[in-house]
Amino acid sequence: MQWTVDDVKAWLLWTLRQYNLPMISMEYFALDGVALSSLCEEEFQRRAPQCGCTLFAQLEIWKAACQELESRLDMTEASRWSSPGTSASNDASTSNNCASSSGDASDDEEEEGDPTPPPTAGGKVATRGGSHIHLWQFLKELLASPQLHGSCIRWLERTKGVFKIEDSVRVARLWGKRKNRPAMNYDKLSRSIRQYYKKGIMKKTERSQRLVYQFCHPYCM
DNA sequence: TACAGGATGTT
DNA sequence: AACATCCTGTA
Repeated sequence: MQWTVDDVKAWLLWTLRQYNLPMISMEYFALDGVALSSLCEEEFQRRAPQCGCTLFAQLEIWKAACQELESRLDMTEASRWSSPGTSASNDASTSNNCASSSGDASDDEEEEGDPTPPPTAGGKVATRGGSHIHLWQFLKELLASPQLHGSCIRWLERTKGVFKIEDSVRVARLWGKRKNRPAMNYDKLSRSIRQYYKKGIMKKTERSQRLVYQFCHPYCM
C-alpha cells in the first residue's frame, strides 16, 4: 500500500462513485496509504458516518486483490491496477514496485498490513473489528468491482442477480483471506452457498450450469 | 471437478 | 444463526 495522499483521495472518490455513496469530507482522509490501512472500522465510521463501513470493507477487498495480483498474476495485467483514478485523466504515478519474480508462489508472504497501532484515546479500540461479513455480502462486493475481480467472478444477468464464478480457486482464496480461514476452498465455500437455498438468499438457476448461481430478490439489489 | 445435503463443531 | 469442516454419493 504505497499510495500517496492523492492516491488515497482518488481511491475514495472512485469508490464513492462506484457505489453511489454520498460525498464525504476529504479533510478527514488526508492520509497516505499506510495511514489509511491502519484505520479501524470505527475510525472510518467517525470520518464518514454515512458510508465508512462500506469504505472500510472495500479497502479490505482492495488490499486482498492487490496481494493476489502481486503474487499470482504476471506483468501482463499489472498495468490494469496501479491507482484507481477516475476514468478521466490519470496518473503519471504508476507507483508500482512489482518486481516480483514469477517462479511459483504457493502462497504469498505476509501483508505489510498495519504495524501502526491506532492512536486513539480511550480504552476500547480496534479489537472488535467487523469481520462478521456474510458470504453473500462478500460475493456482492467482489461483483461490484469487475475491474478488479471480473476475471474470477462476474454478473451474467445483473438484474436477475445471476452471476458466474469463473475462477473458483481464487474466489475461495479471497474468501478465506477475508475470514482468516487459510484452509478455505471452493468445496467449503460452495457448501455455504448451498445453505442459502433454503434460507431464501440464493436459488438455483433455471437450467443449472456449473458455477452459476443466482441471488434471490432483496439480496441482489 | 462440480453439485447436493447430512452431520457436527465453532464462534 | 452463520458458517467451517468433513463426508457420502451422484453426474
